[in-house]
Amino acid sequence: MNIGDVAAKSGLPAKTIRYYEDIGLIRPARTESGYRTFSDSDLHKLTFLARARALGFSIEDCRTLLALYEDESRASADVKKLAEEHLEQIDAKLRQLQSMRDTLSHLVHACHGDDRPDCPILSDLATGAE
Amino acid sequence: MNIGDVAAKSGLPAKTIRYYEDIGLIRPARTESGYRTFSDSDLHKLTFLARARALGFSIEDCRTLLALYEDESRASADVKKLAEEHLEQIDAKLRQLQSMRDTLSHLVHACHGDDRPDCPILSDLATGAE
DNA sequence: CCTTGACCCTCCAGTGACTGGAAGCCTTAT
DNA sequence: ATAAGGCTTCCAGTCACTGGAGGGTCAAGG
Repeated sequence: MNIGDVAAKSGLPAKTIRYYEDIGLIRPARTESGYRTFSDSDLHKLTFLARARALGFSIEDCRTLLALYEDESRASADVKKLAEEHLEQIDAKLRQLQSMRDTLSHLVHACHGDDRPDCPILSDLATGAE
Repeated sequence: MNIGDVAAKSGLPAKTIRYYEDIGLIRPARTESGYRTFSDSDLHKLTFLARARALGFSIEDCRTLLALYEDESRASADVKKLAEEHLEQIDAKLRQLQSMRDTLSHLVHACHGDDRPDCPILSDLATGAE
């Protein structure tokens, strides 16, 4: 398969697939003329990567996950540990976003939003008052 | 005030303050020897920026907010509109994160996490099955 | 007056994970 | 034979900083 085919099948842009090769996540073969040639195994890895990225794993996490995926004798505890750490990061981010949302939502509701200049959003940003 | 003083007072790193000057958010004066000199008004703007950034507004949003802040004849509706758009972005991000969290949490619970290689997390990443 | 140490300056490079675009080969169909 | 579309590499840009090198400035103590 050429890069366009695996791009369509994995859902990843061709540019991203080239980038993944650059940073050593995959190693597709090449034709004599230099075209990349992807095996089924390459496609599997790309699909794996697309899913892991969609779950928010970093590229370095993905590298580790891919290595564990390829290691027939891995311990599932290793994978679980990585996933749990990532879950904690997601939870932290969720808490932070939620707190931002609460503050902003409060400000938006306090602002009458007409053509007068008086605006609680700006005065809060300026003074830090609640 | 020198940059260290406003850094301490605004909570922003000096590097970040220099960067904000670079991109034209603030225009501190200079001494003859080249040191930046910050007025109270500069400090207010930096504090404003720090708060807006903490609420997740992008730099370009901050530029607009700062312009509105300085415009005595602004309409509060303009500010509210920007804040509402940003709130929607936050909500979208929250939904996406929550969905990631749900999937990952499900996978983590399904994995026994021992020293055997069998791992639902990896097999889900590989196949996309629920 | 000199030194020391804390502070300040600019400039360059790197982060993460791509994305866009230019310039030019390769393949396939007409 | 040619045209279209796909492929290649390489360079630059994104966002919002951050780190570090190499050097100037300032205030205090000896």
